[in-house]
Amino acid sequence: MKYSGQTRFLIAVDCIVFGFDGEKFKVLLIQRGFAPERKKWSLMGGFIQPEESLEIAANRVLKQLTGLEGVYLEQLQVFGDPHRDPVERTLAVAYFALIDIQQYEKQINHEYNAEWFLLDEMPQLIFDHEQMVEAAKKRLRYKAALHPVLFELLPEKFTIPQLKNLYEGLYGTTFDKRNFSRKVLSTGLLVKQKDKDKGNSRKGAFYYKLDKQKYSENFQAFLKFIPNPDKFL
Amino acid sequence: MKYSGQTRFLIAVDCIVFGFDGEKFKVLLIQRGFAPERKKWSLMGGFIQPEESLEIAANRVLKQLTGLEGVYLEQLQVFGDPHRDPVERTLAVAYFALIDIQQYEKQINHEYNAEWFLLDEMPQLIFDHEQMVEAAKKRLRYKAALHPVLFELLPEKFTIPQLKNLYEGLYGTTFDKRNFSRKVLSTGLLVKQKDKDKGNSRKGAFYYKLDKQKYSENFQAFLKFIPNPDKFL
DNA sequence: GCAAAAGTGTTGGAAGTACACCCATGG
DNA sequence: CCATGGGTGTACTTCCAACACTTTTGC
Repeated sequence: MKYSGQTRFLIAVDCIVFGFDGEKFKVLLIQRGFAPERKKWSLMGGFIQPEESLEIAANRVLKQLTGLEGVYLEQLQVFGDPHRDPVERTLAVAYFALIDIQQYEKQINHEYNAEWFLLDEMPQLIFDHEQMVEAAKKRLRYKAALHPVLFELLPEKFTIPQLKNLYEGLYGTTFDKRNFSRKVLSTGLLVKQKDKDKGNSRKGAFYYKLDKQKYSENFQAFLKFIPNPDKFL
Repeated sequence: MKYSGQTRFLIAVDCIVFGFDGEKFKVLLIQRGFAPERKKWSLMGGFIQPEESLEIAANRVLKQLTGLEGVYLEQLQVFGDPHRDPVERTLAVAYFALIDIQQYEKQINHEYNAEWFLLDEMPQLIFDHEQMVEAAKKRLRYKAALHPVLFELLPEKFTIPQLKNLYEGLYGTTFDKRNFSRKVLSTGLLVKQKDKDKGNSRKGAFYYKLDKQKYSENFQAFLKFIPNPDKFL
């Protein structure tokens, strides 16, 4: 039995994949291999299959692009403008992902011509993909102001100055290192390690690891990492 | 030209319509007029049409149900489980709406057997509609803890005790009236009127109106209406 | 004159911000 | 020994939460 007299549509899943290189935010893009817009840059996407849920489709697409599984993935919104894809009406469910750019480098699937772009130096994208990136950026800024989600972008061991860089990159500003450090440590989410990262200074900065337990317990909590979050949204 | 070899799907828009009767939260439901699940209660929904964007579809559905236009409407999320509709795979884009229940009463479209239910006394709903209501409730709690969105549920003139009731209803708790009143007045969003509502007390409570200008300017701002929001999410 | 809800003020504690100095190290 | 980034402590202010009494008026 079917519903009669109704139109059916293609559904795509498109993923905005964010990374952080220690300095700046990046987005992973691919060069589209098929018409239309062949050779233009695009988000990673794919059509959903008959027996596939959205989450599964998004994870599949992400795995194809990055080789990674179990990364942070969140539904952003649906883009449904009737003419967003000139070929045929397609609704796109946008997801955004946060991945550790270093792990990615080991696992990359070379079948795709994927490339990292600095978030503020992106090429033109196909269709409404730039809008999607814009929306994802906004959502991430919002979310990160309240929840410790940015840890998803860091490697297992990281330093406080790195973490500070990350937040500063996202909000395009600088934070006071004393207050910043006090604030993140006061969450109790970080476990100090014995070794240091000597890459960026003579003295070296202590590594920290995330307390995974507390992280998942406190993920929903409002943490106010950012002073005056209003300014940035 | 079309994309070949891909499956197409039905897309529905489903609306969770919230109202507040002065005491409790309510949801607007309809009795489904066609099979399957005829006579069971359901959210208001409809299939999207070939040339219709999602926002337009959601507004159309909402207008059919309530007769109202220009009400607060926000995309919630997509529900895409392959078997959520037993008849045929259908993806549902859920929207939630906040309406002034009093205005609604004047404009109701009687073509539909729509009925208000107390949020915590809902009948069984079809498909995954209960999940949708659950998600909408959660989203609303989250949003209202930070942004002045609940005013959308009130009539043009309202009193502070009413507003307090509204927040208490949503979070299932009570707030200190002195702190509550100070907090909402300090936003500068309210304009005191000369007349009082004598319905609930001998003394009467002053009416307030929303300063629409400031409301739209400050909508994105973090207002922290709720003490310890963590507890409620 | 009393019951019932509305309205208002103060105070102590916590959290947040601004700000300046010492530390460790490699060259 | 000095330049560079890492790390820490304090005083001030602001915000928040807790709490109790007075006001109005219909009966």
